[in-house]
Amino acid sequence: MSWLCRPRKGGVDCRNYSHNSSSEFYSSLGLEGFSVADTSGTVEEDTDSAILYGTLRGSIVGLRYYKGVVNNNEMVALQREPNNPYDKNAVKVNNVNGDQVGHIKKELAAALAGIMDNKLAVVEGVVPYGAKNVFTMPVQMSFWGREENKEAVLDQLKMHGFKLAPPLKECGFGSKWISGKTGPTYSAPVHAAVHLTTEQLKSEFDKLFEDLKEDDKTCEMEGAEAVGTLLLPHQKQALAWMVSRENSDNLPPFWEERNNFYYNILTNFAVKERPKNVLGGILADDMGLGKTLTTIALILTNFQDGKPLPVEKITSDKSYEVRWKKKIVSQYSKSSDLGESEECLPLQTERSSFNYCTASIQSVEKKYSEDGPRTTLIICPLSVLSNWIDQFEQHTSQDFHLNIYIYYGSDRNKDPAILSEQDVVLTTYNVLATDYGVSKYDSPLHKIKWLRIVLDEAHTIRNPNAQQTKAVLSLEAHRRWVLTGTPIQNSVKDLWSLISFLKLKPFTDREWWHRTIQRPVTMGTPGGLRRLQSLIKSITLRRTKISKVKGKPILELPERKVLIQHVTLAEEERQIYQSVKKEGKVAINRFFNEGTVLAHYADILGVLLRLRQLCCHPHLCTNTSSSFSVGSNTPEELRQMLVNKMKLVLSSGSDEECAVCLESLTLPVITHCAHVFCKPCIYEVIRSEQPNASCPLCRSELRVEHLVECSLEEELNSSNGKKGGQEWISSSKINALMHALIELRKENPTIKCLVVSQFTTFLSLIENALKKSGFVFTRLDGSMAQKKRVEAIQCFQSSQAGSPTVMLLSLKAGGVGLNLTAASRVFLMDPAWNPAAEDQCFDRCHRLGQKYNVIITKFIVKDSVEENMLKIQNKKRELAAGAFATKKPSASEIKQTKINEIKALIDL
DNA sequence: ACCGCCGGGTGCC
DNA sequence: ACCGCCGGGTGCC
Repeated sequence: MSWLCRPRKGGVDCRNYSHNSSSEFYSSLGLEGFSVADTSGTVEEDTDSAILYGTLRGSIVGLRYYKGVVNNNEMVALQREPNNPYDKNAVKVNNVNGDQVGHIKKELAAALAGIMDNKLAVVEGVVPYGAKNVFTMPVQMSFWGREENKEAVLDQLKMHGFKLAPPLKECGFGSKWISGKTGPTYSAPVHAAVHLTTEQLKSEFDKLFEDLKEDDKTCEMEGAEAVGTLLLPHQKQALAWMVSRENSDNLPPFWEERNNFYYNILTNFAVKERPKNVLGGILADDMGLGKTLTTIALILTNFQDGKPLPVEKITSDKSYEVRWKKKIVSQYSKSSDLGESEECLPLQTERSSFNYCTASIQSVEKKYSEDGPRTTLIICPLSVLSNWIDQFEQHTSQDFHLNIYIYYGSDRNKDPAILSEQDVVLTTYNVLATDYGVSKYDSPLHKIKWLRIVLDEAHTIRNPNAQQTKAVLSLEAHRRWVLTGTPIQNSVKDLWSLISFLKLKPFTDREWWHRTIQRPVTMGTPGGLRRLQSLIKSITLRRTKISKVKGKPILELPERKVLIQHVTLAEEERQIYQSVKKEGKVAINRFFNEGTVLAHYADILGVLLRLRQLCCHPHLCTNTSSSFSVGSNTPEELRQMLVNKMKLVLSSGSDEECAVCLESLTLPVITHCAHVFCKPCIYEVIRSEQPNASCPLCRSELRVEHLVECSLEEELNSSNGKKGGQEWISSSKINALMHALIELRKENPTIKCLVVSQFTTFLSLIENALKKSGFVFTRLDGSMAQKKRVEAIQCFQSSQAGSPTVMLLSLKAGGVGLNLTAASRVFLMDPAWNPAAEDQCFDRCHRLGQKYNVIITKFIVKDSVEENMLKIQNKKRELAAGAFATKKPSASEIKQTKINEIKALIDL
């Protein structure tokens, strides 16, 4: 219990980011002490665009009253202490470990207080010398902030009689002092940050994972007896690496031993006790290489001192019983994949029978009573929960029994004593966050010290302010693993949560992460990327599908070819297309001339959607609930119009991102100015900009009471917009598809195909054509119940004669785990906005288990919006390749990108 | 703190 | 002397 009550260092700690107004906001509620960690995501994240204003020498006083010590050249943190009873301007000075060293002298503190409270600048300190002083010591301060705040900061300092020295070359990162024998020397970063070109960054990034196969990462290790599956060579390597990391007593990265002290060469912090290495790391293999299997092998193989997990060996008379139980587990799993809300839970009976099982298994005589913790906690998104259960079932030998508890569902057992008796507890990020949200102190998963925690698809916690992230970061464990196929999605920033989870000192504290890694990288400081590289390298194992083991490709995947098949519209189709295009172009031109493009963003997406639909089939384009009228009607009409616009944006398949968090929309809401954001994101913007918040995209007034959300019924109603008895006709695209399918059938009637579209109504139209030509087909889309999905997949994957040869697939159906290797042909009926979504879809058949070369055919209508979409896709690919280490785009940059996209799409 | 600063004691040479 | 100077007490914010 004790670790829960203690204020936590290294959790989400925003000391230097705390905001005056927000602390007042919370203290008015009597909540001070809880507030600071909850500061908005918008203000503090701007630290990426900070420039160095200058430096100032000051002094730290009161050293004799505190135990925190520093070394010469060590970085220190300056932290406001507004509740200090002697001086409301007080500024504390802490060392890297978070121990207080002293205070900033009061005259200087008086000047700093306003600057820090109003977040005009971030003030960072380094103690250049005098670290052994008894009463006072000097501190060299650097002032960082956004260009527009520079004057205000200089004025503020001047008022108190201080003046910044020009940013000396060497003190850009306070790194003059860390050069010493070990650290790299930085030269002239400061004002004119050397921004690397995209290509340079990209190649640097590629190097990040080079040489990873060297070191000790090529040793192989066999799994324990209880691992029922033979591991592939690269999986044995991963197992060996993971086991060695769990049992290692090496120093963590950037620490060195020097005469009985341990030095951190980035911050110059020293401690007497040997810092513990991360007993874990990041397994960042590409998907399909078997991260799940390897992790299961790890759990079974490395319990304590390199000994296997003492699992129960099953005697033959028991094995029937257990097999039967395993069956129930898998049944449970297959119905649990719908959504995270409690309503979508699997059937009560199935769950309770499973829980009953676990209980009965626990009553079986216990062979082992270990002192330390024995349980591994696995946290994953709901969509892969069932995959874990399946894989445990598949890969644990039939002769052994693992106690696995699925901590999910409203009747989950919250007794920590029961949970900590399991071998494995499986749960989801949302369940964890929900428990934690109800009460940090009653959350059962937070009461247990785990043997090991595994975060699957760990990039789901890349937002440090998300409740899920906070919940994950405050779990206790000996060993910590992060599984992800995408270690760095958008920027270095995304790494922080992961590094912090791994408890890598001193990076658990965002300030140190930012000063030592993030800023040097984003500013392009020479050596910055190398530093990040050596950090990543020391804790990460990453192989891609094309990596090699002993000169051989890791996975011998068949070839994958993408062909573009141009389609010419028939005359009548072309006419409709042209007239809709003309009409849309006139409207969009008007928006451009009026400068109201963004205000009509949803309308424009609507035009583009209609054009894309017309490329597929004229019948798709009947949802012409044109919302061009902007007449201010009754509030209810206005609301309905906004709901319609939002539905348009959401259904347009444009994969809209929230401009605040840059991720796909969760709980979308629409503003009066018709821009769609995540509800929590926009609430945060409104709160942090109070009293006068404005839309991040267009700066118009923003008020909570003006936000409109789409109720669940409305969403449902819109999705089953079934076509009434319209008479079936074909289309040019369908003809092209059918031609290809029939040719293929002649060639080889057993080849299976995926026919993919973003428009489920289009899939329905294609059904007609398939029926007419006598194809046996099945279908998988997002609206299907879990049971039906499983049926469809099993049916399609079957190699039996008469099994379907075609699967109609909606582009985003199914999670990453979806396995459709029976297909070796893909027909992509319409291009997606986001090329990554297409690739993901292709990977569902082009993956481990695929026996044939995969040929993908993209149908693209000539002289249409589809051709332009291909261009945008290419641009996005380039962008994604170079996205690493670039800073978060501002709202105005997003705006510009969107405008450019629109221009490119409608060829203006 | 081998400082600065404060405030009481003190007062030609 | 409503000063200077001395020397003891004292010391973060």
